[in-house]
Amino acid sequence: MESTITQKQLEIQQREKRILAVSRPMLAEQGYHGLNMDRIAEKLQQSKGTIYNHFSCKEEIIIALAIETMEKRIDLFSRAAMFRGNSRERFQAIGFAAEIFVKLYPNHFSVEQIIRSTSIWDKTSEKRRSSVKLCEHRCIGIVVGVVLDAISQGDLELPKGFTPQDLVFGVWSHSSGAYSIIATNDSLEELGISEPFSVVRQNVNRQLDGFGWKPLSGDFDIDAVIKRVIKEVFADECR
Amino acid sequence: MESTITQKQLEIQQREKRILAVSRPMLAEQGYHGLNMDRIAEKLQQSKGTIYNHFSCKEEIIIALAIETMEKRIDLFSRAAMFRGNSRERFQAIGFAAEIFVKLYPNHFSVEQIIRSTSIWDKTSEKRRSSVKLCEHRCIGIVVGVVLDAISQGDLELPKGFTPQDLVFGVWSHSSGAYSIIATNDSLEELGISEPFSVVRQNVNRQLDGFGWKPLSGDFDIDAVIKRVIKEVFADECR
DNA sequence: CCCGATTATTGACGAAGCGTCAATAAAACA
DNA sequence: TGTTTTATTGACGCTTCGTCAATAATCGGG
Repeated sequence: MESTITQKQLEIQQREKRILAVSRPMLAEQGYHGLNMDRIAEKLQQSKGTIYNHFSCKEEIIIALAIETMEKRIDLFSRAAMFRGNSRERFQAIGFAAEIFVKLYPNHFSVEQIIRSTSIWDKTSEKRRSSVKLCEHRCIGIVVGVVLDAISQGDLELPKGFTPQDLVFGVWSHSSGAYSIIATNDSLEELGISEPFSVVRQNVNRQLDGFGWKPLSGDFDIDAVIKRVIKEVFADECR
Repeated sequence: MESTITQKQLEIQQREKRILAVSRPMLAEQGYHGLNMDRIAEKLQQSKGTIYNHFSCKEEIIIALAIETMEKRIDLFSRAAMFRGNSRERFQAIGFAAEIFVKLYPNHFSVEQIIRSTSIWDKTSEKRRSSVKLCEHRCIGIVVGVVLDAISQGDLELPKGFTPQDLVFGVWSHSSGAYSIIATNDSLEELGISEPFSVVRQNVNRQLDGFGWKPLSGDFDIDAVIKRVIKEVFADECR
């Protein structure tokens, strides 16, 4: 009986995952108000009280969903950062990891927008809030690592007073802004953006070009690098 | 009696503004849940029903608040676009207008995040939704105009297949992403970002440099341009 | 294997807040 | 001044969150 975890404890652990599994599409399809505690309980054939044993409020479920995907992102990013190539190619790999992430979890950015709203954020637990921060820090840290490598390898020289963190903040806000818009804005076509992912990729690359991060995007075959990244790092994720 | 508008109609018009004026700080300080229809009615010494005569639901108030500030942004942007200087300087002026906008309405981006959430957006009226779109289109249109001027004046040449809209999408998502993070993320310091506005400015400039938009940011005195912009365009807004 | 102690589950209930609407008051008009 | 139209009111219904006392299941020691 004692494999360090009892039958009951296992059941409880699995239920936590089931709660999130049921909640995710509910939130994705119907938004904040569509995520309904009674309906979650009903779908799981458990009472509402039991759900509240796992999550002290609805907002805790939402932030837990965000944390799940942010952890997945750390995995994608760290694998990408290990891509064998020059610093700029490794950055490219991370950019591609971000694209995969968006395609795997198309509404992560909507979810993050929800939890970051004042009255929602305030209802979440300190514990999960710091989880979110930690995930973010680690993910940004991976990118900063590549930038630092670029500098030490002589591929990149930053302006005086401008830190690697500042650069990463730039690309981070750029891409998260773009993906948020893609996720929440239904009239991109009208704005004249037909291939948003390609546009983001090109814009970010130009941003790095602007800092003189070698090799510049005109000097290497980006598509070829992406093909290699797919084959060597994300074979599983790309069919 | 007939000055095309009766006393009563005037009173009703003014009340609409008062509703928004009371709601804005409520939403800013206490978020979505803190915006309370009963409390709005109480503060205005009117019944709830009267409030509902103006706005059919809470979400309509929120989107109306967003529209108010988006209209202000159009004003700031269009004035900036008229700045006398080369294309790159005019873009700089718009960037500075964006900074002023953020400082005037520090939580506009939080508000926009709220209205763009599925279950909130769905409750707003078609009328106001298209107002939002129109404001966005016009604002982006102003920036596109400057990019087009840059091209026709020979300051900028875009890569094949890359449109002015694509470039503007890049800087737009970049800056809105950054300002959203600034508005909702309390741990920027921890991430190593001490001067977020300056960092955004530099990152966006490098992005433009990446496209070869002349003059490059190293080849002209940005601070001097900003000083001129303050004096010639935004004297009122900057004290 | 049994029985008290601990832990988990339940669902009826209270509270909060949104939005409605029939009744009432005010304004417009003739 | 009387009639019609328009505006205001606030009690009420409804939904949904989150609680908690009662009940059931599990655990652990003898």
